Amino acid sequence: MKVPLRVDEKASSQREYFEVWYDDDKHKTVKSPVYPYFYSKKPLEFRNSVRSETTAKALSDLQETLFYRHKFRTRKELVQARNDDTFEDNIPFVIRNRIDVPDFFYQFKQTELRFLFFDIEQETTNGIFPTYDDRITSIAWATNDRKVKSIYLNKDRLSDKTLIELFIEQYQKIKPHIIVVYNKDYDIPTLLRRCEKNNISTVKLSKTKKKPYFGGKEDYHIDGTVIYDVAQSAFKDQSLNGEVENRGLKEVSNHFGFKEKRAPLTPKQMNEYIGTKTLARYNMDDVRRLMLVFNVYWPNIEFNANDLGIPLNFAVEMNTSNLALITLGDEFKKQNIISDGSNAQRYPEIFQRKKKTGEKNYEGALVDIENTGTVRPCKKADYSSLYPTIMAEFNLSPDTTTLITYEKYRNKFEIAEHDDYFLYAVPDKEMKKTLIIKVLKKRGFAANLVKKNLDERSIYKQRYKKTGNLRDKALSSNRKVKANGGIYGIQGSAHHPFGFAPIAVTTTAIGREVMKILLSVIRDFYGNVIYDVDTDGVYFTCNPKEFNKNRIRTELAKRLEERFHKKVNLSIDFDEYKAGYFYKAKNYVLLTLDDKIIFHGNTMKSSSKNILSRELIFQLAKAKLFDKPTKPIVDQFISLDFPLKHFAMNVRMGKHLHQYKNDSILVKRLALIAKEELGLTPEQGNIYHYVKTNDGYQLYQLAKKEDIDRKYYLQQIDTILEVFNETPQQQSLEEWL
DNA sequence: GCTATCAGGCTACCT
DNA sequence: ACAGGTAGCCTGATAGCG
Repeated sequence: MKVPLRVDEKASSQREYFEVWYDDDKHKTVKSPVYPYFYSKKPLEFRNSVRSETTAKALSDLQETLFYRHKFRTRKELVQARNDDTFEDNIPFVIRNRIDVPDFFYQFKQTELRFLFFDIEQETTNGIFPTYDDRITSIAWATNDRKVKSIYLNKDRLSDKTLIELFIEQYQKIKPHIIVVYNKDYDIPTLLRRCEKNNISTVKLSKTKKKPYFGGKEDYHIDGTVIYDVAQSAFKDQSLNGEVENRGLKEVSNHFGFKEKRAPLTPKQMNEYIGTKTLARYNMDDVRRLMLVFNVYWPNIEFNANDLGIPLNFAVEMNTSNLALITLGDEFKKQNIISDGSNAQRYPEIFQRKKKTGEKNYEGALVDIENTGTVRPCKKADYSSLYPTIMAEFNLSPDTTTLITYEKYRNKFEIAEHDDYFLYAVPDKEMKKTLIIKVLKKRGFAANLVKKNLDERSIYKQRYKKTGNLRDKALSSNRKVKANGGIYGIQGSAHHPFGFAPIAVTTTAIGREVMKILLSVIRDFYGNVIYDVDTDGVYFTCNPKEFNKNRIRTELAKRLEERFHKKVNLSIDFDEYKAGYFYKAKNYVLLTLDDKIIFHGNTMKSSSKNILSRELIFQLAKAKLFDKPTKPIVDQFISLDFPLKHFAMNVRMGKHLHQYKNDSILVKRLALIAKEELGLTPEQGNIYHYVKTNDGYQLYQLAKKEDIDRKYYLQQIDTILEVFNETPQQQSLEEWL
């Protein structure tokens, strides 16, 4: 590595420091190269602050402007001082230092990286999912040599204390820099809480005297160690969309070619096999799967850390906002631009107007379903990197794009070309206005930056296809991420200092137009064959003999050029499926060429559904796609002859308890029952399993099979039958009952 | 007093 | 705190009906 393992912000009352972890477990506290600061246009006075003057272009109008720079001793003092007249006052301090002193973190190198890949298995005593009261039954791990080891609980041993102690002994020998897990929200807290329950000090896992702790911006902190959750990378990976049935370790590792020697265990088997080699082997296989998926994503993270000059812990936790601060921050510095307010402040007509509930700041993508039902074969055409490419191709950049005025809404995107600029009339149904946007022909810096990243990306992508070199793959992914989230992504953000709303509004509007053009080509070639349309892609069907990708591409390019008065470098890719079943917008099922069924949308795959519904959906979808009869399935399900577990639905507590607007919200009621009856503290992120009984809703743990509201569940089955266009059963059934 | 309908609040999902 | 767009479930208010 060219950068440190991790950097943590530390402050005294007098100034800011960084605790930097680098080389072999060395850590030292260094002064931050820059002090916390923000800007203002007015000559403000603050306590504990030093003021200086500088001229720069203001982001709002690109005019040379006098700015006052206010320097503080600590972040805390800055936070206390900032107000509506201050700018660039919410940039994370490590990122601020990285933008201002790009080489700073390169001074501290973590040359060696010791990894600990690990996975734990737990007993499940409530039949649903293990809790912190359940024993750990097996721990498997590996280090840099990738040899997998395990410790598992003896059959006749009731406590997991010795097991955990043995593992921690190994841990202390390994002294890992990076802990690699799949779902850190499970493995890390489970290990820590089981330590606590067994009176084992968790300090043993730390590189200092400080105990690992929960909370803060990275959820779980262990001093001197970086936790890398491979699942987070898998969830972010858009290239898995439509390729895997879910983002669990099994599916994802199989997708990347894990060679399965043993069938995975069911939760029931995991309980039955406690104290056997079978469970330990299963556990070890999961570590092998983990390492395989790790190999796919880790190179990108290491690459990004080195490329951006940020500590590894920041690269692991990187979000769109911070990435944009770095990529655009470097460019703003070159251009001598200072942000004089967030999008919300610079464009109050867009962000601060009175909005009804559900009304958005501006109009987004084109989404539609034109036909429903089973379709065979099924094709998809989609634009690659649609929004960033539009930004690059249409030269959308803060220094070229100006919102001239608002006009009355008319549902028509119009273009007028002038000598050195284009004028676009951009309709927006959320604002109920048409925005007149002027875009200079002189190349803009942000558009160029996107273009540079997209161009490089396609070179590396081609090269990777040819050579299979993983460095090319990492480079390709790095440039895509930079273009997508790092530059385009934040343009519509209300609070990001570098967002530029006219770019976002124009980009989505052009996106809708180019999508309409693609739809027109398909319709003109093949007729009324369009099913689902979403943002940059369209599902359709056509006679295999008439399907001609190049003909579509050629016609599309021609129509794009006519419409926009210039060559537009937007390209489309194609995907092919054996069949599809389309229900509503964003809700459909696909059958891949290798007979995998892929579910899309809330109706089809919501994790909150009960096993009963999920299983019925799966079987009906299978029957539809393989053209098999559905009657036997229906007959089986309407008996409702299933264990209680199959009726349990679940809901996640998305907010803190006090944030709920009224007491009748189901998840809040369940959380309070769980607190009262089971002593479970209501916490954001908790998942509650519940069933519908004749008296209302009840926690699964407290419900009995005979209390089940049969009518409710029969209705649930009917709803699913209607989704698949099957005749509802309930009426006849009720008569029969 | 019952049922149907709708808006509001929430979660989950898609691009 | 990257965004907007769609769908479904539940509750409570209200309208319509007998």
